[in-house]
Amino acid sequence: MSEYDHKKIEEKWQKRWEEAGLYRTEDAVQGKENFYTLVEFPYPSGDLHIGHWSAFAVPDIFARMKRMQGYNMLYPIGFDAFGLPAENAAIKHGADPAEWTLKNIERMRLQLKQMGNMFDWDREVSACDPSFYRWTQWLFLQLFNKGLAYKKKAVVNWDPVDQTVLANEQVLSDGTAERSGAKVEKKELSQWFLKITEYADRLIDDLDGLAWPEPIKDAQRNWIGRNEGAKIEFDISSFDKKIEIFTTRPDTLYGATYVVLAPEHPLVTELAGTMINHSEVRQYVEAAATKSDLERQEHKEKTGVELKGVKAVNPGSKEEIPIFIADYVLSGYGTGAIMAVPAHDERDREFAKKFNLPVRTVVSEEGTLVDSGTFDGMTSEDAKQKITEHVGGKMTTTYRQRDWLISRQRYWGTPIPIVYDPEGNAHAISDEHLPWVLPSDVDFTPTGEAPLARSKELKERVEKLFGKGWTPEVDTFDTFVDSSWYFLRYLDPKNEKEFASKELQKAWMPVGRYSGGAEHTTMHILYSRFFIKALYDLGLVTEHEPYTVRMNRGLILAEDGRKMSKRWGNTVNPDEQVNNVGADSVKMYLAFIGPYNEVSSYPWNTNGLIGVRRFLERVWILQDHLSDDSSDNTLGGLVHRSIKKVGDDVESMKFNTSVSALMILSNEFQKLETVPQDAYEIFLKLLAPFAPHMAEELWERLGHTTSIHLETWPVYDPQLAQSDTVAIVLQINGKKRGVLEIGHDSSQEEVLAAIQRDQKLLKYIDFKPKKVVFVPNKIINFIV
RNA sequence: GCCGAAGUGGCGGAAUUGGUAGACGCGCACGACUCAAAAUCGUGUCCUUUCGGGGGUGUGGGUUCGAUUCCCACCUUCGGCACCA
Repeated sequence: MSEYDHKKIEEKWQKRWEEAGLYRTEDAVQGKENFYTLVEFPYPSGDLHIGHWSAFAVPDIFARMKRMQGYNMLYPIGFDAFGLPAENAAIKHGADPAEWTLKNIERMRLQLKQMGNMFDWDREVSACDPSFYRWTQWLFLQLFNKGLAYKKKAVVNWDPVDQTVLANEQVLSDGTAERSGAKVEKKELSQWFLKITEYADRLIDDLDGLAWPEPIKDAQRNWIGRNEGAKIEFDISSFDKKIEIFTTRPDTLYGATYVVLAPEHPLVTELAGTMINHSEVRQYVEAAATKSDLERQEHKEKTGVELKGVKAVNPGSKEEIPIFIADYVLSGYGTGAIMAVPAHDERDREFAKKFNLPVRTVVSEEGTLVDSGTFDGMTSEDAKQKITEHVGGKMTTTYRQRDWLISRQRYWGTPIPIVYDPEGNAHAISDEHLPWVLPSDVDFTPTGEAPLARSKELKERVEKLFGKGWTPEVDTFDTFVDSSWYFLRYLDPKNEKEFASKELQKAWMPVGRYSGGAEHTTMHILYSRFFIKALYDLGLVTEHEPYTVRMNRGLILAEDGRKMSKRWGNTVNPDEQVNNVGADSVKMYLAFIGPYNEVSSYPWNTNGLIGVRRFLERVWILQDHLSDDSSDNTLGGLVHRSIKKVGDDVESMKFNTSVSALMILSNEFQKLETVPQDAYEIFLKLLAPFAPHMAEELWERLGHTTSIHLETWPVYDPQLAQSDTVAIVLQINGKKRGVLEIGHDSSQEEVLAAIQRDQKLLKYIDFKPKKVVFVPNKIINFIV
């Protein structure tokens, strides 16, 4: 017997598999159903870290088992190669982003191959490759042509560290940037948006039909933030304009004792001539404009200014009420104006108190209306609709979510395929000019101004193609645009005529299982759902939802329980671990560390890794203790129970308990004098997805000449999976008193008879029970 | 404040159409092998005990013959949203 030399074995099989094209995936295989398992493609920002192993090596277990179960499995990989992390790293190392990225991809590809996953490398895609980004550009233009992409001047989030705008989704609730950690500022800029808000309802409603974990769906619902309410118009006395407000409580209309506009509300300027404290108002508006959202929230005291000399009319009570501007009302939500009901809204109450405004209670404690004209006595719920109708308002829905800001003032991204005529009108760049290539004659140091503006080549290219005075769009796409469709390119990576043929989309989509990081729930996952819906409406894709099942995985922490970080010096280097114990051990340990499909965090434990390595060594040694005898009785139904347990748990991605089941079976093998070869072969097949190299090596040593990964997954016999005997618990008043081994499905009489025969158990029932609770195969409980 | 998830040994975790709590692994202890150590193998390992038992799954109640599992209230931690009208 030789030693378990993981290096030799893993190198050998990775080479052989590649030569044999073992993991090349055909688009169709006779008699097999296609199944698409997806993992998020990585940023090529440097070395592989242990998180990559958890993200890619562990779901490979699922893909491999499904393959053995007879599915034609697609498990592809690529690189999310555009974007800030790569660019920032390149700048830090004084390198060109393109060179830097390509070098990293090369390095990471080698590291990824050491995992021994069943990736089909022929399908590798890279977002920074012109053959990929021409389709990112093309798809964007389809949206542009349908009016789903637009450029607009708006107050946007500005990241002063990364020197670019950010989407709302990329700003954390504490007002810092998700990536750089910088305090986000506000800036008014002209930017490109995608109309994700137009899809808000469908993005929420279609969640109901998805078999995803509920918490992920809830997070998306929260983010979109649908809110039912009413829009109601308030007249302005002696001015021919109305103030439209949004409220979720139209039933409290009679309690509205003032109106508040956001400082940015257009009426503020229009009313300038009418109000008498014009300069005071302007001062407030200007002050508000410089404040970030975070700063607005920081001061606890409400501030505001009354527009003196103008009044609004409450359409319910017809009373004249004052108009204020205050920064506690946000311009981007609802209509940017509210009716203030201090009696029934905490914020309004606070404001009213400070400005000494009247408080009028209009809903009694029982929930019926008071002091509300003809509506008195009506329930609050009924009144919502009735009052809205009465004053000519309309019931409406608003959303927290804003349109998706996709342009960035950075270099390393897909160029936005737009040019401007001399009048400044945006035009799509026609297909013949795609890919619209990223220029290379650019100093890409971030300055806040888009680096492409400095490209002479780009400027000349545009003038040459479109005429004098024409200018290029100089912003690039955020990398989330690339990742909104990358999974479609895997299906047809070499197609030069289409981003992915309909035929292949039909063959593979939707993705059957998508596993990734929880941080993408309200970013990538939401964006890509929108993208696919929009493309579906354009007739370009075959599905209106991209993922049948999405699962978020947990986080691997450092051994000290903190996040792994170079700063703490607590990182675990996967290369080192693979060198020490092998890829199979690292993969299997990460599978064993905890339930994969739960968003939790698991501290790395090198001793735990060694434990898994020990397990594999014991499996290795078993090869010298085989016998030709088949169906050894001592194993009973354990082999069949193991097939069931491992299969069920891998299916639901509970890899930790499936590893445990393999360990139990192997432990039983070890207790035997010799292990029956047929049982051992079944065990190797169960092990194959978890430790593909070792299982393959042992399989070959048994004399097989074809790959174990082409074997079919063992099928268990439900009869044999049951053990011959069951343990029945003997309870007195619900307290455990003993255990009785007895045949399957024994009747109560048989169990009682068995107790009579057992001296130890008999002593517990030397009385006449009031009642006997008998649950077949489980318990017998005597009530005294 | 709203929405959601979770609290189980020294540690990661297992067990839920209610039926032996702590599988599997780590750690620890003891033993075998060894001059010795490491490795390996074996045994033990929730607490407590007068060895009959008694207690125990965040806390307090409840339902039940029986609750980690179901119900009520509370505490703690984590995640999403948040001056969103």
